[in-house]
Amino acid sequence: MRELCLPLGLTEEELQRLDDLVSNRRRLKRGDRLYSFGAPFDAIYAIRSGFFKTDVLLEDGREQVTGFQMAGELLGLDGISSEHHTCNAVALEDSEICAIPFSRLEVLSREIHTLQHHFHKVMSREIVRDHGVMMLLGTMRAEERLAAFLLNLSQRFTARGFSHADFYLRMTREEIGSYLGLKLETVSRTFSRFQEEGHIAVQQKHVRILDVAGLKALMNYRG
Amino acid sequence: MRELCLPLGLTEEELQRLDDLVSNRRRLKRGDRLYSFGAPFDAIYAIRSGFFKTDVLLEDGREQVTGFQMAGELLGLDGISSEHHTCNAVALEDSEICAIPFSRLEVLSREIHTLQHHFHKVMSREIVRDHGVMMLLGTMRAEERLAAFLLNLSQRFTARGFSHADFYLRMTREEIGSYLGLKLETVSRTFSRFQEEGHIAVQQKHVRILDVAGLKALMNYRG
DNA sequence: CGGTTTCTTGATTGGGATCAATAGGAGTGG
DNA sequence: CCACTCCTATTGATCCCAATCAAGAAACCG
Repeated sequence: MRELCLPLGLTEEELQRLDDLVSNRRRLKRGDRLYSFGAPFDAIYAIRSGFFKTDVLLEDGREQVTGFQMAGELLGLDGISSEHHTCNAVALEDSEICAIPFSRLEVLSREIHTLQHHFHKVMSREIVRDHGVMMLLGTMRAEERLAAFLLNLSQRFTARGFSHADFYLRMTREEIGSYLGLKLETVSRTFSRFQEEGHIAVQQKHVRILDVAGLKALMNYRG
Repeated sequence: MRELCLPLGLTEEELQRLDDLVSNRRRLKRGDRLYSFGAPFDAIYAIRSGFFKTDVLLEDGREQVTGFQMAGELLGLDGISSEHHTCNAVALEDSEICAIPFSRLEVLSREIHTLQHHFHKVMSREIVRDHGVMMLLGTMRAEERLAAFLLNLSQRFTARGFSHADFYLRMTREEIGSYLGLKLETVSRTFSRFQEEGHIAVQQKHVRILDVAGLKALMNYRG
């Protein structure tokens, strides 16, 4: 966890102060909301374990999933700008988080330079990630989107010590579709096509990646 | 400019130090790049005047415009995460910017709390904006996308003291299309349709908004 | 001016949406 | 443990919006 979400090179005393900062834990069950659109913002959240989605709703009910987050990642950065959350964060499995009071984080990051810089990097990384999603939504075809999605998940599971090639999806086809700008039927069909072509083996939420190179090849060429 | 991009409630001395921070100016001509993908990051940029686009390129040449920026807005936040820029920033008209050395910004924001908080808000606002673009790309139809685009531009021009209803586009149909996930022909056709329906008057890059309510109504209903 | 870029409009195509039906699992309570 | 229900996933048939292909027209610029 530390390697993923904390800056390196801190003194013992600094680590202690950070530990105090993130001492406020909370458990959530599948389906629970960590926060909702419009709720007052006062903390960001580090995921200790579990899996989340964030989404935005249009007045007419359309949903856009803006991201899936797993252990070691942060939630709630959207709330800083207006002091209110601008999306919903929902646990997709039983999860545990640390609440990090934002005002205390700002105080501490004035005193620990590496923490300040690390936090800036995390926010910037989120912006870069969002640009990647825009690219995906704006220019890619259904196959490319789903391939990119699977490879991204695979890479993040790997970074957490799980298998890169064998995992369970925590989200439904509809949620994947919402994230990728596709309908659930298209997601399902594309999974089936990938399976027919030997790129993956998929049974409901269980996915095995059989041909990483093949998925990567799907991503950059039209046809 | 100050109202748009600086925190309020600073002392004279603090304002002076900020002025020093942003003293490094630079002029760009239409078509010039402020920075390119892969370039080392060492500063963020405040736009004093002019108009920019940022974009990301795929290996096969596909372009995704990730945003259009105007006076008072910041460029370069993407570069913090990896110390290298992850997109291109191109002037769409002759422009002037201030370079803000990032390490100096971090130093100063440790000392001026309101600057620190303001900077965090600006980064967060960028994340929220990106979520809006995802919603647009993931769930909206062509008409809705273009209506949202025009209303957003209108609102930002208004905030800068320009007419909300009469302005010149700085970008081509192709760039609008790239931003909105549409082809240039679709952008052109949709402009024409809006004109036929009396929502706008458009002649090349000159746009007049005739019916704000009509455009807003287009955004939330299917059909 | 002449050349080039940008924009508009028409005809046709195609990828993903929609509509529809069924099957598979998971969770619940008896 | 099984029966029931509900949610989720798969697959087929058809439709439609935006992409593509194509041809001019308009505007910009050196």
